[in-house]
Amino acid sequence: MIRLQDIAEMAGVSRTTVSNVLHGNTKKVSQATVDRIKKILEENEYRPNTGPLMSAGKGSRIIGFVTGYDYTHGYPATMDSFIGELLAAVQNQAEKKGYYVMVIGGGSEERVLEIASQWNVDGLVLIGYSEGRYRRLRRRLNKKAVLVDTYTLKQEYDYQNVGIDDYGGGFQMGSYLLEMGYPEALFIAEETRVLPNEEVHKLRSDKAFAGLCNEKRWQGFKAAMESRGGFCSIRRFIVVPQDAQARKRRYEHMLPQILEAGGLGFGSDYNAIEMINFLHDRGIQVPKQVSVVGFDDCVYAEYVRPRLTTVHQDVTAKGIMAFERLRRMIEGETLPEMYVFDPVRLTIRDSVQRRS
Amino acid sequence: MIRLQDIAEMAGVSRTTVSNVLHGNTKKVSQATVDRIKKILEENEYRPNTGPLMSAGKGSRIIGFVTGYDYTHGYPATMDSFIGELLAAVQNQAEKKGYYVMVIGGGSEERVLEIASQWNVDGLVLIGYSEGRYRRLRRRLNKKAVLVDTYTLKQEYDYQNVGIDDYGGGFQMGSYLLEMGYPEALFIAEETRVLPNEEVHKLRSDKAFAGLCNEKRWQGFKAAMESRGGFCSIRRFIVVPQDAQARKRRYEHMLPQILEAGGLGFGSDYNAIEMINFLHDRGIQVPKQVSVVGFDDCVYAEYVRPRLTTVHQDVTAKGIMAFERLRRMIEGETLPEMYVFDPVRLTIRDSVQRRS
DNA sequence: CTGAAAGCGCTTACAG
DNA sequence: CTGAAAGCGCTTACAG
Repeated sequence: MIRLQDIAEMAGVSRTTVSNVLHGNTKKVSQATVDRIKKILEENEYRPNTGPLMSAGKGSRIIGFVTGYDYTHGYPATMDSFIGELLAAVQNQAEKKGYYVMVIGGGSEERVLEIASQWNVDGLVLIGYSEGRYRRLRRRLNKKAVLVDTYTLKQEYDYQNVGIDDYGGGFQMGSYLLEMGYPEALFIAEETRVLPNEEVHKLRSDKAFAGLCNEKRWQGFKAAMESRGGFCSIRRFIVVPQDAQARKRRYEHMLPQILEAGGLGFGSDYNAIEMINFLHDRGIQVPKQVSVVGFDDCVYAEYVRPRLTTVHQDVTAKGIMAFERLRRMIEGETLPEMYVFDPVRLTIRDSVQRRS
Repeated sequence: MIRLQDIAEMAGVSRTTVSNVLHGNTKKVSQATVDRIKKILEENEYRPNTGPLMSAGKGSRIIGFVTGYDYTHGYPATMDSFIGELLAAVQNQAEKKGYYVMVIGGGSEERVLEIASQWNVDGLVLIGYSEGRYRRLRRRLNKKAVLVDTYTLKQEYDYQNVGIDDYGGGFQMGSYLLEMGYPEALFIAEETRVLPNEEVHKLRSDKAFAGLCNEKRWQGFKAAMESRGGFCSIRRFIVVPQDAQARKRRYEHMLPQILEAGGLGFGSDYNAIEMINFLHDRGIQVPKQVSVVGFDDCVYAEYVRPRLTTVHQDVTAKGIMAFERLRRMIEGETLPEMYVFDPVRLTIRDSVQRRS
């Protein structure tokens, strides 16, 4: 490891001077010295250690990338293509702006606290945290943070969040199904496990809770369905269990209902694709007998047959947005809005067919 | 930020003493003091800053996770479920052992050098680096490293690598296709872009190069095909272009050949699934008319219809192995073997049918 | 134009 | 049993 000291000795100057040219405080140094030192710096590929900088009271330039869930659909969260793409976007952008990304398994709050303070991270990107969880973390850790896909029960956000237009997405989905001849289409979403002390419990004690995002998607869906008059009952919002086996049994059970509705909107591509396969395995044809619309436009939406019609979200854009907001906060800006969202648009492929 | 100093003042002792109880050097401290200090430590959720540790000549406990390719199949590399799962495994294991993971976009060698020295990382996990590229990096950076899926042209490895049994996987694939009645099956793999100065160029100047891993998979495939006598010509090793459009044209062009062979082995699930869809879109039935075997067993292999028969590799196991080897090196062990591999097994699903 | 010195928050060998 | 002091590799306000 080559030190500032070493460079100074080679150049026959003090550490101060080397440090000065390193940081471009070059007005107080003669051009000759600057050139000489720069050359030596280059030749030795000198790179300042970051440890001392942190000691010397500079920021760490580390961004913690925290995944709120360890597992999604039974796989490690980082394996999910959504998280992967988000991480890629954040990491890329961070690299451009001279920040570093440390991955933090967000399963345990303790761990987040530990890493965040030990490394004195400049800020946190928190993925898929619930509002309650964030507030709890917040109480114990005073760091800049931007959340991705956190939803609030209140009218207004009082923390930074990057999300998508869930309502709009649901609306587009609903409109399209309606237009294609499915005024009785169902909206299906997977149940979300909620921490015992989440406020969310109040919301729907009557029925399994599918998460705030799906709640909004459903609202949009419902509004679209009612846009030509008529009423879209809450009974058309189907919440299916988290366990894959149980979910399958549920699908089995509601098969007649599915066939009658003829059109299905989903809270995620994952479940939509699963349904396509479920139907396929029973000899039911999509989209001939049942039309299906997904949500997210994951990598595999184009890969399934029939190719999935789905509400597209731009994950990379979200990642960049999240990082940029965080960076600006770190660098001292005060951001006016608390909530920004990435627009959303229906991508039409082959999984919906006009009802004859 | 609460400092060691602060704790010391609260306890009315010196920093030394606090540091000592922090590190369990407790034999020289009275039990009473220990208890008192511990209590204060707890109450204030004190966590030592890591910056000074690095200064004080301790390791950083940072592991750099470097992806050799920025994009795979046209998507950001971290989005690839393989990379994602690997990262999850490494990160998880690192967390258990008290290490931290920093993500480094491996596109530029410069960047790797920069981060590795600035942060004084303890070691590097390098994913999908070519041998030449690794050696070049190695020349400029003296860090412990474990590679994942790097292949060598030499007989022996002289660097740490964690891989899979490509030959064995190819062999299992070939045996199965042979057994199911496809003695003329083809092996199809995607071309690999090779850096201009890779030695690999010597290997196959005659024909596009599909990567060393596929070379080994093909060798296994070929050996299996020849296991009952007969000869498996190199012409059955089909290297298809990297560009998706060009690849499609190629498939189009070789359709008669495909139908005649009736059985296809692939270098990756990605291409296998692509082929299934390609055939599906032309009304050709898999596995009735063409049988397909993939390689890797990615998340979506179970998701396609027909479900993909493929050679399974345990990515999580690989990640853990890679991290553990690195950790042992960091902690001073000398590892006897240079190469370890994760075994591999054929997972039979629905994409192959016995030839009638 | 250049450098000596103090400071960042930690550890550790050593003295009492 | 406890603490004063030197050291890690950097930055920066200040003196010359």
